[in-house]
Amino acid sequence: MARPKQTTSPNRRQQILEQAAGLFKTNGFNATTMRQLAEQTGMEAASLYNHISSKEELLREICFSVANDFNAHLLQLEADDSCASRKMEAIIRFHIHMLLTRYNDVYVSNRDWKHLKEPWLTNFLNQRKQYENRLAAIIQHGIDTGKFKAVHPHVAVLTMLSAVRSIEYWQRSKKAISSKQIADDLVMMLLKGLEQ
Amino acid sequence: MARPKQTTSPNRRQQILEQAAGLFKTNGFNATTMRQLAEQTGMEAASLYNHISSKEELLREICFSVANDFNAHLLQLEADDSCASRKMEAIIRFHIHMLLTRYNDVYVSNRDWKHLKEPWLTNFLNQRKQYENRLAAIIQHGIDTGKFKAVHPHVAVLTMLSAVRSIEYWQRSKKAISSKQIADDLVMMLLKGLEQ
DNA sequence: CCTACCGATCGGTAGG
DNA sequence: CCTACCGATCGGTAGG
Repeated sequence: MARPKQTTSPNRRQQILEQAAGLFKTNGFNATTMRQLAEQTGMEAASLYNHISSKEELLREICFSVANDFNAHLLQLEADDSCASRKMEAIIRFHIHMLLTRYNDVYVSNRDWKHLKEPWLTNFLNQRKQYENRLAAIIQHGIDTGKFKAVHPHVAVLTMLSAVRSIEYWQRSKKAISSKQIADDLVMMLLKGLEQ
Repeated sequence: MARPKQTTSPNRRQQILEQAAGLFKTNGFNATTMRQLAEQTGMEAASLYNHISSKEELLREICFSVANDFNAHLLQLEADDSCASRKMEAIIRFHIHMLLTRYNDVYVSNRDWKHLKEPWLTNFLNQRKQYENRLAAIIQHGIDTGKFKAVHPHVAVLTMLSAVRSIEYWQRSKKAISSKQIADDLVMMLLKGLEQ
């Protein structure tokens, strides 16, 4: 009767986190139950609490892990001295890259952050607002240097961030379009427009 | 002791529907309880069932009401003989108009349709796919007539539909930007691109 | 990691 | 439209 180990393994915790992201993505945070998560990870619901302290903690780790990656990338890009156009392109491509490589996490972070508890909810929203402001600054710089049209920078930021999320809808339909072509089309549309 | 009427008033039903849309938008479908809805409409939870048959029915009416409006507009536009550019502009502007005039309904329909029950879930998804295909056909026509760049039409459709949803983020922050300028900026960015 | 269990809350019904 | 209530289910805990 070989019994599983009782030690709290970081591996096991990681597995739980990944399964949770998948369930949250498919069913939403509220509609996902700890019993579903337990079943997927092959243990009883009560046993999950040996690895985590609450359901919300799972959501929290997903959201802040994603936020950290975006912040780190932007910080690195800001140090760069390329022009506003190249910076915006790099940002668009990084968002697409994140969506493609960490689909569940990004999807959940985008939709379910509302269920974070305080003080994390406020912290998360502040980080997002900061991120948007820094993107707006890049666009403003592009306008000042004559690279971009004189649109309102915040409108441009939110349009880009929203447009990039269209990738979320591609992931599910496995059409025969390479992710590279999708990314190229997106960058072109956003920077050059749809019209010829 | 004047007692409220017991007749099932269509007005009362409409009020419930509107309050429900507001709660669904703010808290999400699952996180909204019938007791919250009852409190907002000034009655007991049990009394709501004199006007509606289930919580999901409320969601259903919201989602299909929005879908009907979009379908009706597209049908009307397809009969028009304007060029692909003008059609796409009209579609973008109509989406913005819907977001501005029926914010709660559109927001909920966009995010919570997953909680529809069968057979309505399948019906809703089929309608949406149809809608996207018809938009893609317009874009394909624009490409064929040399109006549009040779992007993949479905990529363009999903990009537009996503980009237009950025309005969702504007509604909440009452910045001093007129909705007309936001709409103009959005149309320009999507058709002409951000770059000068 | 499991068994046993709990308090809270949910959508909805019965009956008036 | 209300009072009273129910079966189901939830996140989480106690104790081993």
